[in-house]
Amino acid sequence: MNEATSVLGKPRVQAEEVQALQDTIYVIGGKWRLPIINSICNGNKRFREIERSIPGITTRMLSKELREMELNKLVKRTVHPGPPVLVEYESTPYCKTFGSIILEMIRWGKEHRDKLREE
Amino acid sequence: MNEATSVLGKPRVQAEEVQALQDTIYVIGGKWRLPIINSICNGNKRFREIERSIPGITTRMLSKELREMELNKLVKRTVHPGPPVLVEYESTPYCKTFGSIILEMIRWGKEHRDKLREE
DNA sequence: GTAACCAGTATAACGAAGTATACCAGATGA
DNA sequence: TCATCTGGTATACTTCGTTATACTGGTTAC
Repeated sequence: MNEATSVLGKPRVQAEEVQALQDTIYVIGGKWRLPIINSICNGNKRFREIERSIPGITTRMLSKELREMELNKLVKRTVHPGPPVLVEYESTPYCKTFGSIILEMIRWGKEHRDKLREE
Repeated sequence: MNEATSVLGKPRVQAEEVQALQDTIYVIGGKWRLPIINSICNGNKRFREIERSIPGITTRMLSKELREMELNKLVKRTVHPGPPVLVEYESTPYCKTFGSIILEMIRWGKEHRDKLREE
């Protein structure tokens, strides 16, 4: 990296962008965050419903992730006192900001699978 | 999930989409994959150059990831016999298919940072 | 009455991901 | 000559994400 490119601004932009990328990865990192967000944004509200909608997830992981996501205002948890007691999870506006990332990833995953089938 | 919704096709689509999402997460999962892809797609070619462009990464992790990514045809590694010996990493067309995901994530990270600054 | 659903918690353990630190041989520059 | 660059490897260690399994107390359906 020499002065010329630095003056042109590229390295600064590059540094900013890699930081933005790493921030995002930090927030949605892990195996389960995005599938959970996706599930809730798709209208799944109940614990077992969300659990069933995500192949491979365990009760423990879902519980742990939902707890963190509630703390971070990614989901809203409401208890409807019964009986029977019902618990509802809802997506917040903040949660919905991940929409386009999720859509891109779904798109990539589908195309990837299509290509594997072609071969 | 009852028969009515099943007939309407939603659950099948949902199942397909969550699978696509999980596939994608599997491929680009981890802390370093996307930053490395991004760096190489930005034109960084040399090992140390890539290393310096990604804050926090260690030599070991970069080495390990690049090795895997070469096996998976995500990058092309070329050795120019010297002296001095030079090694170049290049992005493959496959690697570039992650472009839109990365762009969305950079966009999200920037907006996120803007909002934090506002508060 | 017993089986299955709800919304989880408890405990233990595994293993991959990641970190820290040092080191290598060869080339380059002051 | 000594430091610094190159492209990594080696070793040891830690963390924590994830899995597995079991269990709870209350509710509803057959």
